[in-house]
Order: sequence, then C-alpha cells, then structure tokens
Amino acid sequence: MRYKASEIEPKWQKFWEDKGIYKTNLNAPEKKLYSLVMFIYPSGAKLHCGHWYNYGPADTWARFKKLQGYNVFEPFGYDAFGLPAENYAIKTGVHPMESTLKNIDDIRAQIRRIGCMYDTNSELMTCDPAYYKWNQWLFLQLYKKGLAYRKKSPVNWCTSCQTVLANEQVLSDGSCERCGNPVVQKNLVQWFFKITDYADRLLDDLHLIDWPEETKTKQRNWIGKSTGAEVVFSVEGSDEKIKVFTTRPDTLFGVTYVTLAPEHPLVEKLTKPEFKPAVDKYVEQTAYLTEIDRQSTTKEKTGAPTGSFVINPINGEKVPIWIGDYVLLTYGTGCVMAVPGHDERDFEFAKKFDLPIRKVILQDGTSIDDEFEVAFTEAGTMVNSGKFDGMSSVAGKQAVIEELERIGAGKAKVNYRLRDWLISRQRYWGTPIPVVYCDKCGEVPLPEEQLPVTLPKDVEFKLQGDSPLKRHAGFMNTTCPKCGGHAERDPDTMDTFVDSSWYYLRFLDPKYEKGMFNTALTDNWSPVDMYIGGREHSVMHLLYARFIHKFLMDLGLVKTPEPFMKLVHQGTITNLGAKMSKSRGNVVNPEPYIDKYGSDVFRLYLMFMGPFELGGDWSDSGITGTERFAQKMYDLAQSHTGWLKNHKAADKYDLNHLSEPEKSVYRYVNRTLAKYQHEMEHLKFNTAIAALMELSNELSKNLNACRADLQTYTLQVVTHMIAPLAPHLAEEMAEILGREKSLFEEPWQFEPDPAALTVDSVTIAVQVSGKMRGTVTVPVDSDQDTVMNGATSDPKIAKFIDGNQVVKVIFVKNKILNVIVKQA
RNA sequence: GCCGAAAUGGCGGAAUUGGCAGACGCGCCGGACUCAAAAUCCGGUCUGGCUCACACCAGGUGCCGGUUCGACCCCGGCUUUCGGCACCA
Repeated sequence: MRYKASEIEPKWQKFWEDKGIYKTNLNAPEKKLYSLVMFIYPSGAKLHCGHWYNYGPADTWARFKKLQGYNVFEPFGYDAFGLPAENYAIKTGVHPMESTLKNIDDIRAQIRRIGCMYDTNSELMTCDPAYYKWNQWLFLQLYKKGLAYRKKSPVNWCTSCQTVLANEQVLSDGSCERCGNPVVQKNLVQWFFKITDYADRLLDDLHLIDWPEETKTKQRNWIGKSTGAEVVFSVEGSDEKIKVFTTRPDTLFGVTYVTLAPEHPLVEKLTKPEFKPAVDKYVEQTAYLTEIDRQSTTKEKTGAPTGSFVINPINGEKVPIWIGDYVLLTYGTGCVMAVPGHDERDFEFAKKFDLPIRKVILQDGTSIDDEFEVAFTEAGTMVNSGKFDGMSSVAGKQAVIEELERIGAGKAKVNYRLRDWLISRQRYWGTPIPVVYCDKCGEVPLPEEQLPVTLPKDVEFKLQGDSPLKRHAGFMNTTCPKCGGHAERDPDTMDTFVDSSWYYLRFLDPKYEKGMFNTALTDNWSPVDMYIGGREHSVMHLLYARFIHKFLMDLGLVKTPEPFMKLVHQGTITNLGAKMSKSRGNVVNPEPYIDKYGSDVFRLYLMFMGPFELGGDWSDSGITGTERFAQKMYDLAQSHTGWLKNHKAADKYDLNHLSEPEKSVYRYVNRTLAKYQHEMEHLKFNTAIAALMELSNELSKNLNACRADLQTYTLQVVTHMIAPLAPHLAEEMAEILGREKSLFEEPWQFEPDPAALTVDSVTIAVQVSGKMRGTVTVPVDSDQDTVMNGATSDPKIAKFIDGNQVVKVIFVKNKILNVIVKQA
C-alpha cells in the first residue's frame, strides 16, 4: 500500500497536540536540555526552504535527545519588529501590526506542518508590548550603569527623499534604491550601548563555550583587540592636542605627517584659511563614500593638507597635519601618526603626495642606505631613532612607551576594533526608547512604573521626511517625570537586535509580568544547551546576546556568563547562487513538496542532501530517493502488522545460536545502531540516513530468512532510529507493528550490543612503494609477518615485489602494509 | 578591499580525520514483471588504454608547488563561489 502522507501526517500532528506530548515539564530540570533555533522574522514571503533546513534537522536532533531520555525544551517565536513591515506599510498602507500578525498566523500554520515538537505554551512575539516593555526596562538598567549614552553618529541620508536609509536601501553605487539620488552621511545624535566595556570578557569567555572555531575567530577579529600606545602630539601655535593610537610606538621617529579622519571635529579648527576651500571640498566628497569603500586597500589614496603642524613629542620635530579618508573616525582616536616607511597605507599616501619617507626600522641583512620599494612592516633593528638606535624593534615598543610616559606625552594603550552598539533607529516599527527631553531638565529617563511606552497605532506612513513617530504629536508631547513641565519623547526606536539579545530567557515564561523573565525557571533552564542558526549571525546577533547576557549576570538576573553553550550553524540553502530572501525574489516555497511527498520525506531529503553545516544551491533532484526509502520502511511495517504482540523480541541475541542470515542481520542492525548514534549526536544526518539505507538494503536480502522474533527485534530498532528523522512515519510504523503509545512518550536505549560489533577478520590494504596493489584478509590484530605472508602469497601483489630488493616495510596494524622496493 | 568558509563522477555527496577515493542516493544504460503504463525488483555506471570478455595497466579529489613510505586530508602560493562587514534580520 502507498504511504499516504496527506492522511497520516495530520493524524499524528493532532495526536501529539491532543496528548500534549511536546509540553515540557519545566519543573523537572534534572536532565534538562534547552534546544533552540533562532526565531523567525515573519516576512510576507513566509517559510522558505532555508527555514525548513534550519528547523527540520534541529527538531530531529532534539527528538533524538528526547528519545535518549532528556527533558527537552524546544520553543519557537517571532522576531516581529523590523524594517520590511514598515516598508510594506509605506507601499500599501497596511499597518505593520496588521501585516505582521497576518504573517505570523500564516507561518504558524506552516510550522505546524513540519511537525516539530515546539512547546506552544512558550510562543512569543517581540512586537507585543508585554515583551518590548522589558527592552525598555533593560535600556533603563543600562542607562543607570552608564552603559547607555548618546553621541553623534552618521546615518545614510537621501537628500531627495529627506529620509534615513538602511544600508540595505543604499545601492552599491551609493544611490538611494527608491529614487536613485545620491546618499550622503549625515550626523545625528543617537543612543549607544557601551559594549566596548565588555570587550575583554567577550573575548576571554569564548573559551567557555562549545562553538565552531570559525565563529569564535570571527568574533575575535570583530572585537579586534590590539595593544600599543597612545601618543599625544601638540598642535604648533595652539593649545590643541592630537591623540593617536598606534600599535607601533617603536616607529615613532619615522613619523613624517599626521592624518585626521575628514569628519574629525578638529579639522574645522585646524584648517588654515588658505587651505579651507580644498579641505571643505574634500570633506564633502568623503560624505558620499561608504565605510567599505574607504577601507579598500586598492582604492587610490586621497587627502588634503590642513596647513597646520604638530610637534612629534619624541624628537620635537614639526610635521604637517593632513586629512585622508583612509582614516576612520570610528576606529581608535580618528587620527593616525603616519610612518610611511613602515606602514603600507601611509607609504602609498606619502608616495601620492610626495611626503618624506624615513627608515627607522632596519630589516635584518639590509643596509640603512637601501631605498624603500615597499613599506617594511615587520620587526627589525631601530635606526634614526636617537638613543634607541640599535635596539630591537620588539623591545623598542616598550622602551618608547616608557619614554612617552616619562615625558608625559603618551602611555601604553589597548585599542579595540569593536565599536559601541548604535541602537537608535529613525523608524516606527520597533521598541520606543524610554527617555524624554524636558525643556528644563534635559535628558530624563522614564521611571520604571511608566513602562511600557507603547507605540501609537494611528500613525501615517509616508515615503518622505520624518519618521511616523516624530510626526505624531500625541506621542511626542508628554510631561517631564521630574518637573511635570513639557517634554518631548525620543522619536527613535531600538535596533531589533535588542529584542533578540534576551528572548531565549523569556521563552521559559513568556507571559511573566513581574520581571523581564521568570528567574525561578531561567535559573534552572538557562543557559541554552544547543543553539542552531545561520552563519550570517556569527558576529552581530551572537555578540550582542553575549553582551546582554553578561550584563544581566552583573545585575544578578542570570547565573552563568554565557547564553549559548553549544552552537551549530546550518548551511545556507541558496537558490540561483544567492541566499533566499524576499527582496532578492528567489525564495523556494516548500509547500508544493509537502503536498506531493509529505513533510517527513521533505525533511528527510533536506537532511540527506548533504552535511547539515554545509548547505548548497537548491535542487529537488533526488527527493525521489528519500520518498522510496520512506515507502520501503512503510512496506516493511505493513508486512509485519501486529508482530510486536505476536512475536515478542528479546533484548539481545547470542550470535552462537543464530543462523548465517540471522547473524548477518543482527550484526548489521547493531553496526548501524553504533554508526547512527554517533552521526546523530554530531548532527550528521546525511550519513545517518545513508546508514539506514544500507541497512534497508541488507534487510531486503536477509530479513525474511530470520526467525520471527528477530524480525520483530529488527523492526523495533529500525522504527526507533527513524523516529527522530521522520516522526510521523515512525509513529505510523510503530502503530502498525502493534505499539499502543507514542514513540516519544518514553525513552529508548540506542546502545548497540557490543558482542555483535566484534569482528574476527579484517581486510588490509597492501601497497608496494606507495601504490595500491591489493588487499589481504587476516585475523584481527595480526602482526606484520602474518600480513606479509598473506601479501606475498597473493600473486597479484607478489609480482610487484618478486625480484626486487625490499628496502623498507611500513606496517600499521589492521590498516595498511606498505612494502618499499628498489627496482632490481 | 577586509574577516570567515567552500571546491571530490553527469548531479547531491561519502571517506573511521594521513592509510583500498567515489559509500548512500539521484540520473542514465540494460534486464525482469505488465496487454500497456505506474509502482517494484535485478544488474551496470570515474576517465583513458588494451581486450570478444574476464583480467590487466595508467591517470584521477579547482590550479601550481612542497612535506611524507603514503595526501581529498598537512604546509606555501593562486583561482572561483558563498556568508559577514556594524541601519536586512
């Protein structure tokens, strides 16, 4: 009979729901396992194959753990704030709340068809005031500790639309995606979270967590800790000082100019009148460039002199001040001391503008008079450096720092590439910032009792001008909680990464009202044991969540330093070579596949396609393979209807009492079990399924030749191995076999019978002079002589040895014999 | 540009992590069953040479080089593709 997924799958989904099989008992934290997938952004494109590729296999792993006896908590929720809903509102007039709730309803129905064990009690959505209230509360706690502050920072500004654009809305040529006009960088006062205060802890604690090394590396590089010195240069004829950060204080004598970022506040003050027109023009040009363009190492260097000079504190030398767009205001102090002899970027800049290049570090084995072809950026011996001459540049770093400290012109300094987290967004669909600006008292954080500040519903979405909140007088005008006078609210909302920085804690009790989350539960259930999501979140989301978790630990709200103990990235399923997204218009809808093959076959196919962590370009060729496999398994159950009752299986069998086909089947089942267990543990679903397919091939050969109760034994094991991979199918099989309970109602032992795994002979590869010449089958653990005898008595191998002189023999027990010969 | 990955038959991929390259599946070819089709089952399928055939020989894991008795795996240098680069989430 055909396996009818369209009938069987809804039947089990209803059964699971009715019996509440996936409701986690949160009051039993012994053997707890918190398994989490990154929650979904509910866009209008709904679930695509990429989502399935995340949720299906992740659920398979969680089910495997549940069968192993863990008390698994697997929640699901909605990352419901964000830009696309607001863009949709501008385009269609449909309110973001309306479109978002509609999308969530649609997605919820789709999610149900995957058949995951999501605990529906835990569902949450971040656009609910009961959720975002606690973003505001979190903001206030950060504010109290001095970790939320305001400063000026640039935004993308479309001069034509008169509106702020997201990076995504700026095309690669620097124009607005809506109107095609140029986009400029405009400074606005915005809120920041001081993540840089946590930089060292974020770096050091990486060793506490079981994360992919590639991800830890990305985070380390993102934080970008570097040690060096801060050097203070005084501006000639002025009280102004210019501070620079350098990792190479040993090259200080080689400074021939100083460069400021064009948008540096000192540029205005330091530019001499006769240089002003050129400088202003250059500053304006720079506003059109993105940061990525500016950091390009192949772009030709540009810049302009200011006409001012600074004094190098180490030698009293007077050097010019330039501005250049390769210097970024956001890194270090926004100024660099330029040492063209020993820095590639400074070298190029100096060549372009004919500035002097001085050698102060001598490369070993070269002469001090050799001309520079390129900058020498490695360690060497200090020269042209006054009293430091002859010192190694490595020791020189410390020596120069000590000298700077002595003369009060600098100090040792650690610098990070990591910048503070800008959380202000000039948009409507997000969490309002709980601060008002009073005519008298200035910046005033709201008292906690006034939370939440809710989003007004009656706003107008327009393409041009200010954000909807700023135009909403009823929202903007309020009273100061301090003096009772007139005050204005902050018109901005928070970055949605704030929402996703703590949602995993809220899942345990999403309706909790007495605090951000229910610590009675989170104390036992946090941290998350397994977190599964895409590599695109390697840095930002995962770094922000770690930061907020650490801050919550400092508040005493969580007890562990890290939120996610183990992390796995599923691969990206691309289509036509790019990540699936609505904006790219290349999403692949899974529904037709579910309709045709059923959810289990589709899930099996996604897992069988390749390694979970790899992903790849979408193709449905091959899904028939998993369909056939599912049908075979179903047929197998059908041909054994009721056997669980009629032919009871033993727990294990003694090989000595089995016939040859029985031995073969028993060994195969147990070997598969061992392999399966290992592969499932490590989320290698593709090879776990391949092992089951191999077993299926063996069974079609030998199962019918086995005694009845051994057949039952086999089917019982097979059904349990299928259960996490194709849960509906396995439940149906178990029912046909005569089982009365759900497979997921009680744990099951995946341990193979060790006696069935032992082998008495092994096939060893034989090479002659490194080339494969044949194999010999010998008793396990045979010594070199035995294998050698076997090899030389095989004429196919012997013909390559005979007549030649054996020079050397390499032998690895149970693996290989390599006979090195010299041609006679 | 910078940071992080990936590359193996016609296709998706496997290889106990330095020890028989191509498991498993798709596709394709041939056969069985059938009035026919679907479904199912059996056999074959890296490339080239040589053979009626079996056998045998040679080459082969993106490209160039290296280490090693032995390299898909380790090292150096490239190429191409993908993810991220702080306002997509």
